[in-house]
Amino acid sequence: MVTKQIKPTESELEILQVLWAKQTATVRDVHEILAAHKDVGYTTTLKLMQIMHEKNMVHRDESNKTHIYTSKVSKATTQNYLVNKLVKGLFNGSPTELALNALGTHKPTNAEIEALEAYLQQYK
Amino acid sequence: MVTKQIKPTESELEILQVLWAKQTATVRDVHEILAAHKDVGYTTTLKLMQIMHEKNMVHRDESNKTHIYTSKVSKATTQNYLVNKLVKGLFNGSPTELALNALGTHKPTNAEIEALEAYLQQYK
DNA sequence: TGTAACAAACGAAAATAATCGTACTTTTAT
DNA sequence: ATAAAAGTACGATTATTTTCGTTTGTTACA
Repeated sequence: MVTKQIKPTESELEILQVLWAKQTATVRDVHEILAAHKDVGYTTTLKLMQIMHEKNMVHRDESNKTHIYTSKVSKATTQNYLVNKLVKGLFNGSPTELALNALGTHKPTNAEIEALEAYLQQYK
Repeated sequence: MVTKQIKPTESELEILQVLWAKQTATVRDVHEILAAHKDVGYTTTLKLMQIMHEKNMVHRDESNKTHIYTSKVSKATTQNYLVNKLVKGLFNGSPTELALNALGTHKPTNAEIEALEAYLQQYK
């Protein structure tokens, strides 16, 4: 099997964000961060994380009463997956089209300019 | 009200694709294109398009028996919306990060290179 | 003119996602 | 030692999305 692709739901993605940022987190950790932004109950977050565990999206250390979660899907993989989906679906399959759209009128920092130039350099 | 943002679902997006491409289409038109890729019944597509009409996402010309649909949300708007969501959600709010990721190892065409250079030129 | 093909409307079911209350267990602090 | 606090498990409910069968009307044509 070709490594089943994960398709996180909206809520799962929010939780993954936290796990990626903190590396490791308890349900309470995650919940407190989410609750700062939106109105949601603790058991909702708990349940979602339990489901994610069932789905094998996260690892759970159960050696202590308070379980400790870690993401099993990397941020990079998820980014690539979602970027690809968007490219295929809405940008005629052209990554550059998406890139240009994303850049839009946004003013890049110097570091960003350099990164883009480095990219272009490869193809000159 | 600040122009309620449309949040097309996965299926709605597929339909919008077709409408954007063909400009104008009947349910059958849309359905035939979708059915080429996935297994779905005609009435499913019909219902979805009816719902989209209720939601005011599409315009429907009912002057003939066979209705003719047109998208009311522009592709550009939807692209921007989804790109933004992705940027905020997964790329630290940095459009450039998303752009670089999208570009990845993809080999750009000359036109694409020029477009990127034109973009950079603005900030030199 | 009758019947097959085609279209829309509609309702309801199935599938998926999100929410939370309640029960039970373990830990902590009085 | 007991009570409050903090955790997990679990079931049920609600909301949303997707699916499609059935009915009804209209058109094409044999």
